[in-house]
Amino acid sequence: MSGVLHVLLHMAEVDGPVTSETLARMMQTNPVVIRRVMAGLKAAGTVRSDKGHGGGWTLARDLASLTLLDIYHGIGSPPLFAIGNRREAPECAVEQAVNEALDASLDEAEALLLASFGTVTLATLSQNFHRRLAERRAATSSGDRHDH
Amino acid sequence: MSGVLHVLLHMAEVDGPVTSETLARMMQTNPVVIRRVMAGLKAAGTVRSDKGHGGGWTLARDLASLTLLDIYHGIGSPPLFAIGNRREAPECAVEQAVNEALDASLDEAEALLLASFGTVTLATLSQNFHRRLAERRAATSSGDRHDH
DNA sequence: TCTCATGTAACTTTCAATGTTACGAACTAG
DNA sequence: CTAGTTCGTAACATTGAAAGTTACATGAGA
Ligand code: FES
Ligand code: FES
Repeated sequence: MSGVLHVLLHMAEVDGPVTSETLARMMQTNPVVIRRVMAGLKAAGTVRSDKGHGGGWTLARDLASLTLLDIYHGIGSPPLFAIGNRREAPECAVEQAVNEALDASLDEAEALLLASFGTVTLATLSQNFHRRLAERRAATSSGDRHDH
Repeated sequence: MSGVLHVLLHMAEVDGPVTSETLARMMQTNPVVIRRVMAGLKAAGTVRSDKGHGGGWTLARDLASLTLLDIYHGIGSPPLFAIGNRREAPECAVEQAVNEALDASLDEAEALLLASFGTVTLATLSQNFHRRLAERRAATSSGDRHDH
């Protein structure tokens, strides 16, 4: 999640397509890992990929129309919580009671979290990024690009 | 978390102390694993342990006075979310913007979740367990003990 | 004193996430 | 058409954290 958002913000800073190779260097990882995680976003229509010369990854939608919730679903809606239930279909009454109680709390928290995700757009993230950049530039009076 | 609650409910069903060995068999795991996880609860005053003959683990507090929040803190307040931030102290402005946005949502959800945990007592869990047991007994008309 | 049980360190096993290699398919420049 | 580039994906390798295991010391009863 965190990594994907980072990648998307990078893509937003460049006008042309960006290759998996370039993105991988930025994220200090492997091009295949980039492709793997982008696959879901491509299927969701969030990004576009082109092969051959001048190819690479492009944002297919406007930053303002993309929420964290879109991204979360785009990467396959992975489990949100680290403390899940031990067994999926327990016959045991103890397990059932424990699961029922935990699920009640977890489901409530999950609903709030996803709703919260739905209110945050990538445009907001990008604005925050540029604000930080401006503040940093003002503070250090150095060049006009960030270091990496 | 789920496993610890299961253990505690088992202890609530027995009057005397229960050994790590017995609990481990119930949970299909190793006695040392039981002791490891109980260590925090003991330090928190939730359970008591006695060595030697007739020793083992005992609940030190009333079920009604124990909430899921107590248990959560007792086991060391582990990370709740599976989708955390990649780096703790990022110098990079992109990471900072991403972390800020995610943390805002996650902190909100975490607060709700912990508050929710605070409202659920182990007594409630135990009651739910016995209710399920009664329902099951009524449905099957079999003996008066659950199977495992 | 002998047995039982916890406390804990050290080691091993397991398993999922991540990283890597390899190669095929699609695309473009020339 | 050919060569170079890039994605798509399967297969394999590496890594790291969680769980399991072994071993032994400590404390408490019988
Ligand atoms: S396994 Fe513990 S009561 Fe069912
Ligand atoms: S590492 Fe991507 S902008 Fe800093």
